[in-house]
Formats: sequence, C-alpha cells, structure tokens
Amino acid sequence: MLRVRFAPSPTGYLHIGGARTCLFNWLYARKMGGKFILRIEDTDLARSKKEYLDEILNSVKWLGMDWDELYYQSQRFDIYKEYAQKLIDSGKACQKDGAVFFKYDFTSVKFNDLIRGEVIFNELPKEEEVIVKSDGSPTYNFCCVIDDALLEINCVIRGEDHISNTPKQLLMYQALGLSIPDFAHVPLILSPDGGRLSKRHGATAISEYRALGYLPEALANYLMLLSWSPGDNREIISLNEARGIFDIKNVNKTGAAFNLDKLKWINAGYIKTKSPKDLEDLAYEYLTGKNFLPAGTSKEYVGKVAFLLRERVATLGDILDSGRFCFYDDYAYAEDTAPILAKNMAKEINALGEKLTAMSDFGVAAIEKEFRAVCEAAGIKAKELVHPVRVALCGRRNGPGLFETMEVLGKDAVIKRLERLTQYWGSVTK
RNA sequence: GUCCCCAUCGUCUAGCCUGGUUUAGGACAUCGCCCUUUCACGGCGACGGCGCCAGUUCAAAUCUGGCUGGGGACGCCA
Repeated sequence: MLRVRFAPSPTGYLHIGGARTCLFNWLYARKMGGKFILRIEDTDLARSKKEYLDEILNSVKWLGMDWDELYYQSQRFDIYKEYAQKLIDSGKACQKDGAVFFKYDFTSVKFNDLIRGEVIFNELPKEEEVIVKSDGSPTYNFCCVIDDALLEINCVIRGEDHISNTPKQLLMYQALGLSIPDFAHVPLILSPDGGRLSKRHGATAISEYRALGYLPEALANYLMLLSWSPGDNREIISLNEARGIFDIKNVNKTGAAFNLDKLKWINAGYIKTKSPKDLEDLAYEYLTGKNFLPAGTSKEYVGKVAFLLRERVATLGDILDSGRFCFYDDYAYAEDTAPILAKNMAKEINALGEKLTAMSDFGVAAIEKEFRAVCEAAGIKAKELVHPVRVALCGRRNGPGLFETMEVLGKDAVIKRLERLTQYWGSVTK
C-alpha cells in the first residue's frame, strides 16, 4: 500500500509552495488508495511555534485535505538517539564537540526520480554531517530518514529544493540497512516574474489568501494546475475529480510562475457558480470576520448583496470595496462622476422619487417599469436617467444592474439617496 | 566557486516517452467586435511560442551532444 507524507516545519506559515506539495501528496495517496501522513518536523525547538502549527493544520483542512496519521518529531527524540547510537556503535558516526557526526561513505550516488528519471551525484559538498546537535536535538536529514523508514513511507514527494538532500539521505539509509522509498521531486513555484517566490511579490501564506477572500476550492484548483494538468484542456477541476485521475508521474519538471490573474479568474468562476444560499453563508462569514458589517445587518441582506455582485467580484474581499455602498451611505461622489453630475436632472429625479414612493411592490420588474415610464413622460432616454441615478445610489459611475441594485437597497434607502443627489445639485447651483 | 535540476505563446499548459496525423491545441492576460443602462458576465475574433548551434533521419517541438539562459542546494535551519 502506498504511504506518502507531507512534512511541514512549524517555523512559519504554510505557504503556497508547501500547500501544493501537500496537495500532490494527498491527491496521489487518495488516487492510489494509500495513506496520507502528516509529520510535523518540529525538531528545532527554538523556532517551532504553536501558532504556526495551528495555522498549518487549519490551512491543510481548509483547502479540503485530511490526513490518516499525524506524527510530531519532537515526540520521537528517543528513537533518533537510538539510531544515532547504532551508527556510533558500527563506527559509521562519531562524537565530536558534543555532537554526533555521520561520516559519508561516498563514491557516487544515484537514484531514480519518479518525475525526473535518473539523477546522479558525483560529488558531495562535505564528508560528514551533523545528525545530533551538541544540545542533543537531532537534525533534519537524519530524522527524515529514520521517520520515513519507520513510518514505512514508500514514496517521498517533496520540493525540488530537497533534491540535493537526497544523496545524503540515501547514504544514511544504506548505513542503517533501511529500505529506500521512491522519490518524486516536484518543481518549485516561482514568483510572477520567474524568480524566487517571496513576500515581496504579494501574499505567500495560505491564510493570507483566505483573509483576502479566496475560496478554498479555487485556491486548491489553481495550485494543482501548477506543474500538473488533467491533460484534456480543462482548467476547472475539483479536488474530488482530481483525486480520481492524479498521477505523480504526470507532474512536470518545470518550475511554474505564480500568476495572480489566473487565480482570480478561477476564484471568480467559483463565486459565480455558488448557489445563493452558499454565497450568503460565505459572504456573511467573511464580512463578519472582517468586522465590516454595520450593527444589525441581516444575514439575508448580505446574501442579497453578494448575489447582486457575484459577477463582478473576483474575491469575497472585493465586496469590501465594490459593495461598500450597500452597507454605508457616507460615500462622496467619485471624481470621475463629474461629467454625469454636470447636468442637473433634479426635476426628473424628483419625478422618479415620487413614483417610487408610491410603489407597494418594490421588485425589480416593477421598478424598471416605473423607471421607464418616468423617462418616457420626461421625453428622455432611459440611459440619461440611469447614469445619474447610479451615481446617487452607488456614489460611482459603475455598478451592478441599476434596477437590481434598487431592489436590494430597498425603497427607503433609494429615496433617501435620490434626495441627497437633488440636494447636492441644489447646493452646487446656489 | 562546487554540485544538481530545468528549458513549447508574456504566464499556466497539451503535444515530447512510442519522430511524420501540427499551417504546434487550450487557458489567463492584452486588444477588437457583439450583447448592453455603466462596469462586469457571456459570445466571437485577433495578437503571440517550440532559446541557440550542431548531429541522427527521407522526416525533429519530439532522439543525441554542446552552448546559452533560468532555478535549486552547499547551516549544530528544515
């Protein structure tokens, strides 16, 4: 049975590169009917933080993954010591300055990578490696080998940055007579400009994307498309579908640049296809978490607003800006509305206000009917009145469909905002 | 500096293993048109690529070598 693992270190948040490695491991385990193991590499006691651990676990779950087993290296120090002693006893390691050094018995090392094929190292940068530090704690390369062997991991899927650790680890497996797993080194995720991914280019932590209002299924969808594709020109693919067709051997060798535009496109697509109810839940939870909603705002109203905006927001976070007018009426008319406001339409707006006030059913169809009737009576085209009314309602020249917007805002708010515009014109002409 | 990995549109990719079916397919972005009350959405279209040089072959994006370019690793971090 296939046993793979994701081994994050709780010395930082789960970033997009780690998340994708995790995703590939999980996908492959599920596809093969194997086990997905999470191993927390917290041997660096000084730098490991509970805060990071929680964030990593939460992010993995949030993205839609689950694990079958969970281990903490900090609880396994006795095991590492036992194996270090074995190496000392067999003369393959020695103690020096309070630390234990493993002596590489090196000629040439090669292994067959599931993604890259044969990889050969003809040289190693050093002759020995610290496996137990002078403070008694074991080091990464050593723990990694011991755990992968004892936890019976038979396929190690990790980032390409670990490729140079592989020959060192292989020599340790051999020295201890442990069985060697398959290796698959996945390419790295690069920054948008093709260089090293760093915070300088924007958010790197999964939790940051969550805070920005990205949906987990969209982020997972985007991440799995980096260095892998289903092969049939599809871009939108769920975790559930992917787990049925994913194969680690189909992962590319090439590093992939992170492209926020595409992530946004995918996220927008998921938002667009959400049911009104799901959208309501999502938006309400998000906006509440942001402390954005005025006291007393109903969940139902938030749902209506989210539905109104669903085709013009890429993230839930976009509602904060493009949907602000639905929750607050303290906005100033945007500068670029000047050409629209230049023409005083107070007369027509007042007429519209009167008609709307008299309405009992304030639904979109009825609103449109009244609106067009007012325009006809005034002898103007609908669009001539649409633009200033939109400015009155939204404070800007762009926004959702006007009649839908009016229905969502409700009669009272609409009347109030229309009056505000006529007052504005009054103050300008004085 | 040493070692290792990689190389198809600006970006993500299909094709490469098993050379001809490829005037290299799709998506994001960009531009244009249509739809339209604005912005979007949607539809249609355009732009744009096999890094370079050799070799093998009747035939190379596909195989081989070199070059160039990019990335990674060289911690008592993981």
